[in-house]
Amino acid sequence: MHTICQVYDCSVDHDERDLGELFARITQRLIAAERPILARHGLQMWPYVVLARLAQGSAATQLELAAQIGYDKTRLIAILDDLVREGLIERRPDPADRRARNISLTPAGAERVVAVRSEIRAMESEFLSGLPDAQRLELRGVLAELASR
Amino acid sequence: MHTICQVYDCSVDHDERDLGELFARITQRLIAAERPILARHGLQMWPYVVLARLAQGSAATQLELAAQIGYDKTRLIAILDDLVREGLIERRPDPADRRARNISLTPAGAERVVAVRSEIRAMESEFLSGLPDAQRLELRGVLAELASR
DNA sequence: TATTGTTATACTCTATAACTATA
DNA sequence: TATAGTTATAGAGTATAACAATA
Repeated sequence: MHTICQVYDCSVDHDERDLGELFARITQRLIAAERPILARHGLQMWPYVVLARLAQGSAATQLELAAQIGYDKTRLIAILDDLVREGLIERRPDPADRRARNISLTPAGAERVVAVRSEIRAMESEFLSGLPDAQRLELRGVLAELASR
Repeated sequence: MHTICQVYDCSVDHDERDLGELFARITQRLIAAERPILARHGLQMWPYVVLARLAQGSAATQLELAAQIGYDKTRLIAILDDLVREGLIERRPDPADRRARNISLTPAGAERVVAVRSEIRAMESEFLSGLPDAQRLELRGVLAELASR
């Protein structure tokens, strides 16, 4: 059995794992940890993403909402249908443009987000428990920077 | 238009984005950046993950390899078939257990990994270009910690 | 003519079960 | 009886194109 560096000259550190691999693995772990929390509140991942996004402010149109959360506009429709049926969001025709529909949280939807978020925050705190406080704060900053560009 | 914190008491900072969302977005961006690099070398994501893993040492069995990269053993088969056909890996019956097969990189496979990796490292360096060196190194450490637990 | 929301359809990815050959 | 590898199949998830209403 040979590692690649026993066979080839390794001027670059090939053993180091790809950044993408590290991020993918952590993402996978976080999603796995969120799933049971969401399930307890009767939500799946994408419906929650929609609610969480709307909690930052209503969406002018469905197209805009789809772009904001990085999801396909055609698949979004069924998710919005469900959320309307459960009374968590409202879908109203835009008075200015009758093709478009304004999406917003209902009070029940806002309550749901608050409840879920506080549990997710607790999970995240546990997730980062190995890191000292200063490093956690710095990590948040770095992540926000890398995610926004 | 109301944000959730204008309507409800916000003892927790609800505007802060979920850790999962941040990691997911960054992962998405990194994968998007890797895809054209892999394509230039005639590879897709999972075949590359297989090669990259094998570069750290041959796999005793296909089952073990599947577990290491977090992929389904039945879907792995077609990927290994392709990689064998392209001469990038070898699949030999284990002399000790004739049910099992040992998977290892060929010299051509090892070369491919080295070539792809150096381009991925360059992309990553560009990706992190906003961060000072000390913070980059710290980030690597934190990510390795969070990914391994 | 272009755009929003919608539906239908085809395609890919994923999960499960079952089969073979060995142990 | 259990395990490694394989195959087949059913289901979920995803992408694409086309349509009605409105701009």
